[in-house]
Amino acid sequence: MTGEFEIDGSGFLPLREVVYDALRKAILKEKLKPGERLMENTIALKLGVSRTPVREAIRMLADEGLVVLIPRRGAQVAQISRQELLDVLEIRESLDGLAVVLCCQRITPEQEELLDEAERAFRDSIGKSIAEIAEKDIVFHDAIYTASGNRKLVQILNNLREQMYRFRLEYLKQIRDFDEVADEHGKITAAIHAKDIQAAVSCIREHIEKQIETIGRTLPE
Amino acid sequence: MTGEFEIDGSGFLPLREVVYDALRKAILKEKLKPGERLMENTIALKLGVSRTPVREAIRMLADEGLVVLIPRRGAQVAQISRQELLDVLEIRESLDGLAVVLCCQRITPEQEELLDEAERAFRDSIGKSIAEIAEKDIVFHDAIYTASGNRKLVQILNNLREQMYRFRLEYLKQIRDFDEVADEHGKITAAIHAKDIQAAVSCIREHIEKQIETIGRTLPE
DNA sequence: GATCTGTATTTTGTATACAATTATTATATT
DNA sequence: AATATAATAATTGTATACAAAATACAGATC
Repeated sequence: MTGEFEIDGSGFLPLREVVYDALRKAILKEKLKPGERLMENTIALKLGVSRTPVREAIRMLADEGLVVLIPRRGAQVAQISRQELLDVLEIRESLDGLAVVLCCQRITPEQEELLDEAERAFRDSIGKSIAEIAEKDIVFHDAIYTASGNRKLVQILNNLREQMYRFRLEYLKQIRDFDEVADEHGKITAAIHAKDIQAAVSCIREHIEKQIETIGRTLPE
Repeated sequence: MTGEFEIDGSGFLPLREVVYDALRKAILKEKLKPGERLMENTIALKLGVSRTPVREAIRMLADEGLVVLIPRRGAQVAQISRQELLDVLEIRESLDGLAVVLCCQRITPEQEELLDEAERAFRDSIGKSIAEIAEKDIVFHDAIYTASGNRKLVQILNNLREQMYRFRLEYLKQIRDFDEVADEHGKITAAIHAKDIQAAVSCIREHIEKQIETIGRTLPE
């Protein structure tokens, strides 16, 4: 092993990743609006790449649920309905429940520390930007997911979160009292430390149900 | 609207679908063994198509979890470990539970009939080929999933089933008494008809837990 | 005037060609 | 003989070209 220059490092992402990021951001920021068609050629020209990586990026987005593919007709930005969002939350309530159960049974001391850290970080983020609060919230929940010791579960829950992403900022803006959310996080954390499965499950379910309520108010069909 | 002839119907599948089916079957039948590399060129030549549809098919299989993608090094048949399988079953136990809860709350009379039909069909399949039993089992569980009224849930559960597919036949061969399985299906069905959520959930969880046990015995790490 | 049909255009599906990276082999050096 | 290095081959990533299908539009027919 000679010099090991990090030639690549942060630098060379595959083009498909670059295109993916660009499209994803555009969709999340609603620069590409739901229902809008994504034409390979147009996007390729706009980004200065060929159609191939664009195609692959679009398919990645389709897996994530951000775009829908119509055979022989291309792709368009997914029109996520209120119903779909509620469906996702219904599943999250169940799987977040599973996650805390497993978490109580399997969490390691190091993971308990990470969880505490994440909980504090969320509390500290209150008052800062919505984006920052959102990020810390993700970290907190991710700490629980990871501590469940079930990799597939982590993957599914992350995917479900991604599908809600577009509405997340909107949703967070609706929340009046973030301290209340932080308290919920605190209760969940405490229950996990105490290995109190019952308490942990009911706390997390309540946590999600509040989200369902808020969504219900925010997005009237 | 004139005649509505189903001209297409069975006919023209996109090549990527053809390749996908071919590879999928090969993996499930273990003609392509876990760990084996999938080289685009080789497959393309073998199937008489170009690399483009092969690439897309491989990526579809990656979504399904049947192959893993290694950047700049191609794909290989996924090596599903005992742990992964148990992880999947852990999630299924939770989500099948959610499915029957929702099913009790939302099932329509027509769906109740379909459920009964599926339950009978499974019972009738006992003694026939393992493949047939497997198929009827899928139909039964699918009837429950569909009746949950949560599309995303149906999609996730189908995906989880697909990930177990390779082990399914092996697993079914282990089962001594299919009548017992049929009885479990019967209890679940009855609980759903009675809208007895508690009974339905405990029946389905027990049903899955038996699978976990069997897998535990079948695949010793 | 409405509808059908044929043509032109756009767009996706597929094939192929080229570039960049990784794996392999052979050679040289110690 | 073992290791390092250089040359070569194999393989993925990307671009481009061509084919087939879908769409849009214009003109013809009733």
